[in-house]
Amino acid sequence: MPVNLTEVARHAGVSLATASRVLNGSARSPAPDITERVKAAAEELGYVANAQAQALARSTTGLVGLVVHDIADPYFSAIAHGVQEVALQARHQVLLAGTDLGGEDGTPRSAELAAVTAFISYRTDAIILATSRFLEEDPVLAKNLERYIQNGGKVVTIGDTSIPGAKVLTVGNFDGARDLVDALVTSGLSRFVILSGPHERNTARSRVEGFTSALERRGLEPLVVVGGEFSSRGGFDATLECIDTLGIIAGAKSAESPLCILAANDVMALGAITALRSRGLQVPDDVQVAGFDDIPTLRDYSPGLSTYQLPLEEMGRLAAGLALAPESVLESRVTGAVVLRESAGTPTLAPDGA
Amino acid sequence: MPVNLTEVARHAGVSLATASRVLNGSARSPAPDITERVKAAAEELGYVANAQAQALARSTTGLVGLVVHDIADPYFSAIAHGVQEVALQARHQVLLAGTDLGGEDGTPRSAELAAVTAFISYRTDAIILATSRFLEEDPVLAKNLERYIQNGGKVVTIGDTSIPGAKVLTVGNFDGARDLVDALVTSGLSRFVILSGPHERNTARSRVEGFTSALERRGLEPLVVVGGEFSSRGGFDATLECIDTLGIIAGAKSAESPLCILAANDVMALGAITALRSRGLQVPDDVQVAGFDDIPTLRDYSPGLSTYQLPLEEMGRLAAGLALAPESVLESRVTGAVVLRESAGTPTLAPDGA
DNA sequence: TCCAACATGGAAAGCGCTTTCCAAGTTTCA
DNA sequence: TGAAACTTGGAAAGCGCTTTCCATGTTGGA
Repeated sequence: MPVNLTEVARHAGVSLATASRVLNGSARSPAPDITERVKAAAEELGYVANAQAQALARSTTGLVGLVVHDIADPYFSAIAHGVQEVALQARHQVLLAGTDLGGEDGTPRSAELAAVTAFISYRTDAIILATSRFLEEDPVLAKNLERYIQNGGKVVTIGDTSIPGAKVLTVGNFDGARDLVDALVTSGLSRFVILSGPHERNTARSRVEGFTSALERRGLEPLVVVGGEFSSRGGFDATLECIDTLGIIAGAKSAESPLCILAANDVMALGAITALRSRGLQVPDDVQVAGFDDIPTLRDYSPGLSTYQLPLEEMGRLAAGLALAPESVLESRVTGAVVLRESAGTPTLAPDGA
Repeated sequence: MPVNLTEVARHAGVSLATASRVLNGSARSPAPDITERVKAAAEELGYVANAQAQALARSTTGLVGLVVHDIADPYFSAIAHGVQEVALQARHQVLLAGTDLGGEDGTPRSAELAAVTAFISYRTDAIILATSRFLEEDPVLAKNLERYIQNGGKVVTIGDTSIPGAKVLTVGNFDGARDLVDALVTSGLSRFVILSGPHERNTARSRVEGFTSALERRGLEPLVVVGGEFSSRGGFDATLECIDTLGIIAGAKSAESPLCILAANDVMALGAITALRSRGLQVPDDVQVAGFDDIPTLRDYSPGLSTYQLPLEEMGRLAAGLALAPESVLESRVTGAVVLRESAGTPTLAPDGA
């Protein structure tokens, strides 16, 4: 129904080939007067090239697929923002899929497979996986991706997951978690609990390993480790479970150093603080809390959340950069920095502080 | 490079037509044994249909374009989440574009045009505009969209903007703002300032009009109205400007009812609170603050923000529903509800309250 | 002045599908 | 038993582009 190149060509009194050369970047460029005529015709008819047809003819689509877990989660939306930025510069469009909504059987796992399959079907030039599940556990997904790569597609995973032939944006989850705990211990904390998040997500796993590793080195170990979703609700529930297990109640002054909750990400940490509040516990006076990511949301949050700061947008940019870069570039790496705020580990606010 | 239908057909010893009928839903379905053979061949060769080619042949792409301002903004990411959900159900993929990154000349306006043009080029079955700018101001955009609609594309705008032939998800911004102010005045507040957000965004404009309209009816008017970006930073800066203009300082007890800042959206409201905090002002004791949207982020925010609650995800779902529904369905409407929390208008916490 | 060397527009062959016709084979029923 | 009415698989014509290859027309040099 829309105007096509043939009509434009006829309207301009030139051949299809010429019209194509004028309108859609080619090595050869027709004479000035012809160029002018064709452009005028296109403008007049309101011609907009059919990207599908171009994709078919050029065998490249200008599409990049991004699969996240939950676009409404600040972690993922920040990354998505970064991806968009680079995609825009590279004149690519981004196809977005979320896995939290579930696929055929309602699981994120099936959703991820469905998303990847769809992207492959649309022949996206690259696929960025920000979901960070263990791909080894999903042979079907892995096989599809491998074939996709063999056929010239590019795959970038964010996090430590690796699949053969895929590029990877390595994130210092383990080291960051370790650094964070080191800083907290140094500030005088010694009693920790861990909200470990979902076990199947390797970012969560790496962070938890970092936490425990750092504790071990100091001869400490977490009082409790509880799982839960990577969400505010997950953090909330896990925290209630935690403080009930430990029998923590408001007003009970103890001689020990305050308890510190290590959450596998900021969103959980915020849920944790809400949970503490609901029980009348003060942060950081009664219980301290630390997160991971430094999501943009924290800018307006009080008390300031101690966390490990990751350059989320930059991660999106880097991932997209890898996705659109030549074959040869295979890896990028990001690290972050410990940021101590009021919620945990800042000596000035610790009970026994100045 | 990937396996195509021809190869599958040959491998199965059938014609191209038959293979197509077996693999990609057709009215006619070949005999069971043939069906089996073709499926086996496809499976063995790892065939994945080329969606671009299908789109060309079927003249429908299974794509829906979503243009937001900033995907990292909780307002937009919540909407995007809702859109995704419905798109998934309808077996559509979503193409995402953000306008905050700017287009050719760096403005959101050019970015919006670029995004829409790209979507038209990819022949998305529908375009959802969540950006809510005044389209009347952009004749080029409007013309493109009209043509797109004429060619069978569907356009949905969220907010009050309307373009000929487009469907619209009407949001009760004006009424909501009015209700919110009514509730606040009823609770005893009478001194208001407005953070109006960006003037070119009609959601902002409608809300501000709602605020002022409600005030007028009560014979009140805002002490100050300041603009600013629809962002935390925007709210922060606007608030500082505000309190400096009014000469508000911490510790100055006044006999008047407390000042209430009406922000055009929650994100600005949060920025406002941060600004107040930075000046040592307490919310709600010294200054009160109300927002608009009830973004999910607020769940963990303290003090609870008074706001007008909009069903953001549902809005995304409705918009996508309109986008994928038959021609005949032209409009949906959502309303929200005033939610008073600690930050403003809750009598129990007002200085002169119980 | 003539031919080689180049520039330039167009015809046509795909790219990977869908879908309309056709032709041939099967049923059905009078 | 024969014709009408279905089925069913396949050939081929697109869908809207890009790009190779040709056939011209020009230009330049000797």
